[in-house]
Amino acid sequence: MDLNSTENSILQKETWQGRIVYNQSQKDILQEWFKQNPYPDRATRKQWAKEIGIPEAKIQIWFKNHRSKQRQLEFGRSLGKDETQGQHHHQPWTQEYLPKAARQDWTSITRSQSHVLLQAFERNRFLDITTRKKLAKKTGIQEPRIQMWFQNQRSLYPQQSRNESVNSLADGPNGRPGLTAQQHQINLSTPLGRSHHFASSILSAGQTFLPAPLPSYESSVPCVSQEPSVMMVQPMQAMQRGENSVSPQTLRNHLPIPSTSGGDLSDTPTPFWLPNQEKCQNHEEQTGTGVLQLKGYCEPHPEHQEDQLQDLQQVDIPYILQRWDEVCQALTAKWDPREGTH
DNA sequence: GGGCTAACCTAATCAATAA
DNA sequence: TTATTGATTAGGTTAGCCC
Repeated sequence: MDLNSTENSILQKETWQGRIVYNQSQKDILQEWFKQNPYPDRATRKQWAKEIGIPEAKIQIWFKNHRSKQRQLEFGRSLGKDETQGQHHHQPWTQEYLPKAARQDWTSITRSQSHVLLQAFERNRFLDITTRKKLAKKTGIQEPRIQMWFQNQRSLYPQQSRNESVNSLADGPNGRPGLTAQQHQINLSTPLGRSHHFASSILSAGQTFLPAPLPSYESSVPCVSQEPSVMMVQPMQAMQRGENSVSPQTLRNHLPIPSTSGGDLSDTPTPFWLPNQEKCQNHEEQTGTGVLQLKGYCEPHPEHQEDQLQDLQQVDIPYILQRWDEVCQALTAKWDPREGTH
């Protein structure tokens, strides 16, 4: 475990969801089911969830915990047995990964959903229950999937060295750090777990990033802001604040653009998120939700600060993305790849 | 206070999908 | 074919509930 126990303790307090106490009949049923099949597939879990009124994800957790418990019991029993037999009692609870059919349906997270999640992740690598619920509602993704996404993201981007900030791209001059991708790469001092492909796959030779400011508490996206529960700073993040480095996932938000060799985009209203070409072409994505009027979207103004502190619930990311598409198209139309200028 | 256990974490890995 | 990323697991920890 990466965190020391104190940090972890505080962390879990902040992310702890209210504990459910299952009643005896529910426990009895679960135990009975466990006897029949300690590794229920998704369809089975779903069906059982319906039958006893416990969310499928909770059933999954219960089974996981119960397998652990059974292993411990078996281990205790095996220790108590005659050791001269020299046989290790095989755990009936171990299983290789589930076959394809048993796995959860593949959840395709769209670009706009991913953006919402990434924003939340940039602010806080650990979900509290309130934020999780809000994100679920906002994105239409189930809570357990969101939790999974955050777990995978943390795994994908292991905690930067404790001197590094997850939210630091906007820390540069004028909130626009000028590091190139190569410089970013050098700054990535922590071995990248799942992201070991990152540097070679994302960066291609001869390309230079033109980083755009990311959403942060201070800048860029007036309406995308932080609600109090999300503002809670995790211990690790508190340590990280104020450092000038960049997280890998931050880089994911940036489009590699051929170097403009002196071309200055500084007077262009730089978007908070540079989409790729596909994004520019794909306008229909995820616009099913009602559109929110973005008051003062381009005009940060004192009297709008209240609006700027709207919580995630009220932010219409698809709308923002749609607006961005327009900006992107305009930029694309103006940009001449041969000259690298507008 | 201690045991039990739901809920959370990381790490390793598999597998679906996109490029 | 390879890279990316969502899903599942084990192993471990934390903290709420109950006796």
